[in-house]
Amino acid sequence: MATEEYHEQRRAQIAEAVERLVAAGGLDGATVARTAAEAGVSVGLVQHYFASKDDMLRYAYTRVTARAMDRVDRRSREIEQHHGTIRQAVRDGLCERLPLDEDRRAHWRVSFAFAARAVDRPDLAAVRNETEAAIRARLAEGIGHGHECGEVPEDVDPQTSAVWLMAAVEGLGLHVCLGAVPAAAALETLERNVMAVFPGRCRQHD
Amino acid sequence: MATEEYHEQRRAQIAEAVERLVAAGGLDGATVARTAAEAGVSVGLVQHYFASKDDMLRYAYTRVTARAMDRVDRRSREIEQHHGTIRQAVRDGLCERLPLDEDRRAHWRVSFAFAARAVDRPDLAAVRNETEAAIRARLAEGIGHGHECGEVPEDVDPQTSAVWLMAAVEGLGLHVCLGAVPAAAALETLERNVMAVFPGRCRQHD
DNA sequence: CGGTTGACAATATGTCCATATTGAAACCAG
DNA sequence: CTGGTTTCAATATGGACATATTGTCAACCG
Repeated sequence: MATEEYHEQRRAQIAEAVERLVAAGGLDGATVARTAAEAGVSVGLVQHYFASKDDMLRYAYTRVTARAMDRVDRRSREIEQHHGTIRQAVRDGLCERLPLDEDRRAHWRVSFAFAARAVDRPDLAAVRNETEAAIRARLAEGIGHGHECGEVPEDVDPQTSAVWLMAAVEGLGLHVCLGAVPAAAALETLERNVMAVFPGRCRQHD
Repeated sequence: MATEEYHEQRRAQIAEAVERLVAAGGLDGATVARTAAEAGVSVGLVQHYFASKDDMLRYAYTRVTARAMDRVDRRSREIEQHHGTIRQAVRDGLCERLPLDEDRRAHWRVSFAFAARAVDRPDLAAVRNETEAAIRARLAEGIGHGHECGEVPEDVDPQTSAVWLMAAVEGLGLHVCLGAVPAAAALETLERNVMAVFPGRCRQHD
C-alpha cells in the first residue's frame, strides 16, 4: 500500500531529525518538541507516529545500527569485487567504524550516545547487540577464511579475535572522540594490529 | 585547618551520593535534589559546597578517575612485591578495569556514564584524559621494561600497544555491560591478547 | 554582649519537558 | 450529502528540575 510507504517516509524524516539532534547535543538534546521542530512538523505528528519518546528513540537507533551494518557491508563488498585480500577487507571494514572524518565522526557520536544509554536500557541494548553480533560474525567468518587461504595462522581463534578487534575499535573510537588519541595514531594502531592477525599472504594472490 | 578537612568530608559525602545514583540510573539519575536526599543533606547544603550542578558532577568524576588509578596502582604494586612478571602486572592491572564482579561493574558503569557525557563536554574529557594518559603511560613503561628483560619482542612498540590495549579493554567493558560478550569470554580474550604482547619469559625468573 | 559572618534549611521562581486533550481538516463509505 | 475515520495541529496539564531567595541558628569577635 502506498500509504504505508508514506508513513515510513514520515518516520524516517523524524528519525533523521533525531539523529541530527543527537549528533549535536547527545541524547538529551533530542526532546520531542525539538525533534518536531528539527523535522519541520508538529509535536502532534511525532506523537501520531510514535507511541512514546522511547519508541521514537528506539526506532531512530535501529536506523543508525542498520546504517553501520551497511557501511561495513558496502566496504567489504567493494574489496571483494576488486579481488583484494581478506586482510584488506577486514582492515577497511573496521576503519569504517572509526571517527576519522566528519561524517563518520557524526555517525559515531550518535551511535555511541545510544550505546551509552543502552547500558541501562535492555531494549536499546538488544537493538545494538543484534547488529553488533552480525558484524562480529562476519568478521569471525573472514578470519576463518583467512585460515583456509593462508593469511591467518592456525593458532588464531576467529571468535576470540573478532571479539577483541571489535572491542578495540570501539575503544579507539571513544579515545579519538575524547581527544585522548589522535586519529592518525588510532589508524596506525588498528592497522598494525590487524596485521598481527593477518600476517600471512593469501595463496591466491601474487 | 580542620575546617577545610571538614569541608572535604562533606564534598566527599555528596560525591559518594552522586556515584551511587549514577551507578543506579545513569547521569540523568543524579539530580541535585536526589543527590541531596541520597547524601542525607539539604539541597541548600549541596549548593553551598558546589557552585553548580556541573561543578558537583565534575568533582564526583575526579574522584571516580582517581579511584580507577588507585585500583591499577595497588594491583601492579602487589604483583611487584610478590616478584611477579611484568606480564602478570599488566594482565591483572587491565583485568581490574573490566566489569567482572558487582563492585567493578558498578564502578565501570559510573565511569562510563561520565565518559559518555565527556564526548560532548571538554571539561569532563579533560578530567578523564589526564588519568587515562597516566595509566597508559604506566602501561607503555611496563611494555618498555618488557623489552629489557626479554618478555616483550623488540618489534612491539610500547606506545602503540598501550593505546591498543587500553582501547580494547574499554570496548570489552562496554560489550560485557551490554551483555554482548560474557564476562568469561572477555577475560579469556584479554588474557590471550596480553600474552600476544608478552610472549617471552623474563630472564630474571626461572 | 551586640553584631557580623559562615553554614545550612526551606521555599520560591521560572523553565522545560512528556504526554493528554481538543479540535479541525481531508478523505471515504453508504 | 452525511457521518465516521484517519491524520495531523494547537494547546493544556502536570511534573521535575536548576537555581535564586530568604530565613535561621550558632559561633566567633571586637
